[in-house]
Amino acid sequence: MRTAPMCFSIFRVPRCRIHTLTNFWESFHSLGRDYGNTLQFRMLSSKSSGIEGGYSKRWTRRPITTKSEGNKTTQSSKPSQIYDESFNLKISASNTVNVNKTEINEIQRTQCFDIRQKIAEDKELAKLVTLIVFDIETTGFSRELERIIEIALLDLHGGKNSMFQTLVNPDKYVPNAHVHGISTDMVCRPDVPRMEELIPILKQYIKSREKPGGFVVFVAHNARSFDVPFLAKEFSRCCEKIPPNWLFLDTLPLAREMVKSGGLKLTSGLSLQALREYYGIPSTGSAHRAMSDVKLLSLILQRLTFDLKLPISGLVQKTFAASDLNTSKKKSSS
DNA sequence: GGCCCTCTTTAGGGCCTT
Repeated sequence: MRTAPMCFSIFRVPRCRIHTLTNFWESFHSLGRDYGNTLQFRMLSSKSSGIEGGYSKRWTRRPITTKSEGNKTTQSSKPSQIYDESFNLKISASNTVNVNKTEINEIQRTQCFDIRQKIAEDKELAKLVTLIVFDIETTGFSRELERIIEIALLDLHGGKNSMFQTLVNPDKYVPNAHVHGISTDMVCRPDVPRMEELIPILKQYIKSREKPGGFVVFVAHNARSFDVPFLAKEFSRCCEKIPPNWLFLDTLPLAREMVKSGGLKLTSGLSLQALREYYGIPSTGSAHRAMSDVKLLSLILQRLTFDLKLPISGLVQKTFAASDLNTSKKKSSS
């Protein structure tokens, strides 16, 4: 009998210990100095007594009561509430009715820009950042024609439930199983959630990892050109919006920056695997499976940020919002 | 598709993502 391939489980999260974000970031970078050829990812996904927190005041992760069992999904809160509450938006109902979609995108874009500006001016705000490395597997490269079939996330603060991964039912044939090993039979099943079922769960999971009033930085390799537009397209198909307190960081430009500064001498390109080989990170798990790539990118991120001497505030300065992509698309097509 | 580089910008090729 085959078991359901859905891998995530979300339970009540215990009160977190108090650590400063500085401590977290120093610990994060110390891995880059110390790990050598040994994977020490366990420290990143440590128990609640490990690397955790980064907040100036005591807080408690909000419990998640959402459960997903096969194709049965229940939620403890309305998805429509998540959008506004996550960013403490104070836009009245009448305002949202009166502005058109372009104006809403502009408001979101401006707010994200303001966040990055404010962090540049006030480093204390960097303590409100939740860093999450993520990766998606898809049925192909075209976000118009293809679908997401796997999502994996890792909250770098660690603690319980710091990992989230699930297969996604694309409702279509998977032509590239030879790439990631995910076949049509594995995902086109009634017990594998579709995106429309998964998005509210995903939002709630992210909300449980946020600091109160804070924001989330999602990190992926080639995020600007692939992962984020793909994710945004899936949200759009489901008539969902990416919360405005979600920012995105692409590690590909960071690698280019390292090459440009002479700190990275790569002859085999800037792919995830090329960076893995350069940094001497052992190959573990299946390449092109979402969580394996997430764990690998976590290690590469710590090396890149350490080598570039990037504090979190500097990292946030390099982020972009999903609405930024819409803006650039308009510009290029006009 | 977006970004970067160059034998460039009035362009095109290559890389990166699955």
